[in-house]
Amino acid sequence: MSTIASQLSEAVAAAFEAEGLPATLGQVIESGRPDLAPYQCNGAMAGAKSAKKPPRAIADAVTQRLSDTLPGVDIEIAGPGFLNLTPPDRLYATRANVIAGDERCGAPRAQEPIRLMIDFGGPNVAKPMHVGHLRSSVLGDSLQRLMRFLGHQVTSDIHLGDWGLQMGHLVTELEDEQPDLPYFDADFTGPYPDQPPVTIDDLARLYPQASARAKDDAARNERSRRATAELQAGRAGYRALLKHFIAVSVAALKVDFDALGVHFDLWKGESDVNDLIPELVADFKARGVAEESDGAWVVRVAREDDKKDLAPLILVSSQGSALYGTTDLATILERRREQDPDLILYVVDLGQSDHFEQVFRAAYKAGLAEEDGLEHVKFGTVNGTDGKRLRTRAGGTFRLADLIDEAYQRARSRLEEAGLGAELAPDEFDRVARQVANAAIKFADLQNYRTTNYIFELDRFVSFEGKTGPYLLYQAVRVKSVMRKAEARGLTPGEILITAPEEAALVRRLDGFAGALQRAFDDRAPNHLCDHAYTLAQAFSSFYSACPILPEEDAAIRASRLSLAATTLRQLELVLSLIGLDAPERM
RNA sequence: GUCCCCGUAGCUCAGCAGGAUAGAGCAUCAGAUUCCUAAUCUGAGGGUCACAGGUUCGAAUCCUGUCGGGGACGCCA
Repeated sequence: MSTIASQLSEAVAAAFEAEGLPATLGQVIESGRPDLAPYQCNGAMAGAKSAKKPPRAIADAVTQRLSDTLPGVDIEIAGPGFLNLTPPDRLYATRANVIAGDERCGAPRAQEPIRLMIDFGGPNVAKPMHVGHLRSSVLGDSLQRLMRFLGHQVTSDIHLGDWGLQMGHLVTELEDEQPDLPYFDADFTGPYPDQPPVTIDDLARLYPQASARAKDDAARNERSRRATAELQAGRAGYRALLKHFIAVSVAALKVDFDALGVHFDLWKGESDVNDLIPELVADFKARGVAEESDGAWVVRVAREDDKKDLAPLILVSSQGSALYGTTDLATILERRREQDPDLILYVVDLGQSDHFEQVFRAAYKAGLAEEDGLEHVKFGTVNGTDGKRLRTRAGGTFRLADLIDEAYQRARSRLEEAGLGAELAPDEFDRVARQVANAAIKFADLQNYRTTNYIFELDRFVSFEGKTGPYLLYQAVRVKSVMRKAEARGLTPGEILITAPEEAALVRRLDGFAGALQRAFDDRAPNHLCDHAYTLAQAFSSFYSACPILPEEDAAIRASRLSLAATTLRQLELVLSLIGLDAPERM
């Protein structure tokens, strides 16, 4: 079972080989000039130099050989030596029937499955998620779905930020507000209260407050640093407070992640690897990887051939605390013991490129990971229309929850305006509106290549026209409606026949699924999946308007089109699921 | 200052293991509904792919430099 392009490639490659040229020249791709032919091969030009023959002569010779191996395929030589290939309709029909009968809709499995971990570079405890978290969540989630679908063994970890200076800030700021709490009394013997002393809103207020004060008050900052070190050293009251902070934050985070439909296998955080740090530091020292510098322990990771000065990774601060490089390294150690991954992907914004470069180099240097076993899947910022990081009108950070809610409100009113979902029960209408809102937000994010800094315009995303998530949902819903009607009339899908150019074009899109998956995997980039979903939906829409399905009177053609529609729906919903979208039954 | 990301249609973005006439959506203009959901479909106009060199039969794509935007550069995450 292989795609039409690879079937053609196989034959053309053999022809090149028979001419004494590299088989790789025979690669057939979808044409850039679909007006001339749907497929093309450029190998004749590329091979001209080494063969010392004019490209057209090579193209000629290859074409001669192909008349036997590719019967029925129309081949024309054009321009300097392009091979333009037009397959006969039966090739499309055959391929379409294979995809229709394949539970994976024509998608191959990874030949060598690997053990993979995805680190979402977690949100910080005490800070509500803002739009910046949208990208790691949505991108990381799509990657975990993609990797699983390809057959890799995936473990995802939110990796909360719960162990650094921010914790010291929270502890000390709370102490200033409520000094009488038992957590601050070093002589208190417990037990500490079960109920948290703060709400998520308290935390969201305390952190920026402390951070701002520490910024221009060195003594205040020093207090936080000391508290951080004490917390990490195991001071009971602080540890008890941390537990509350984490529990309160996680509960709030789960609301947002549930709303987005994003789930993790592990809800671990930096604090979980604290016990591994002494061992890790000792090992780094013993190996001579860490050295002392200005009272801190650092790992020098700069290399001779570096273009830039890469700062050393600070393993232990002069205060004796772990920094986030330390916990990242300890986490690699923990994962090595628990999951032993072949590859860890860090889905974190590209502003942290240097940090991960430091961590990876330090890990390789200390033998913590195999070379290339760690990879930073970086992404750009979400900007406002001014090209700067997205802010609220008041200039504050844009809460993710507010964003989701606003999209939901817009989705409701747009559905009402369009008269869609009018016959749905209120709770189902509500669910559809949430699916539409999610589709709008996620697709708008994922359709951009991940390193692009994209401009977030909710108005545009929820306009629901053109290249949007809701368009894709709408297409899927339309097909579902056709399928329901077909079933009601007792019509069943049959063998796929090609009777119109729109059908062949749709089959070519269905056949492009494997390539889209490959590109998405290679680049760790779901935008290729978005592109496939969109072009597939578009091809279906053209087919739908040109080729009647249910009204078609010829029973064989009707059954064929029904099958084509059913297959398109299956593949579309599959791709949508890989980018985290879920199409309703009706809308 | 050094390094990283980016610069493609009026706007928002794809394309970048080099291929023919650079694509999509929005916006603009012109069409399509006795028929399966018109959030749809068909078509038109719209480009010095920031700029200058280089490699190549061929460059938006690879290399060098310049300009412009964003970001990172030792005890925050």
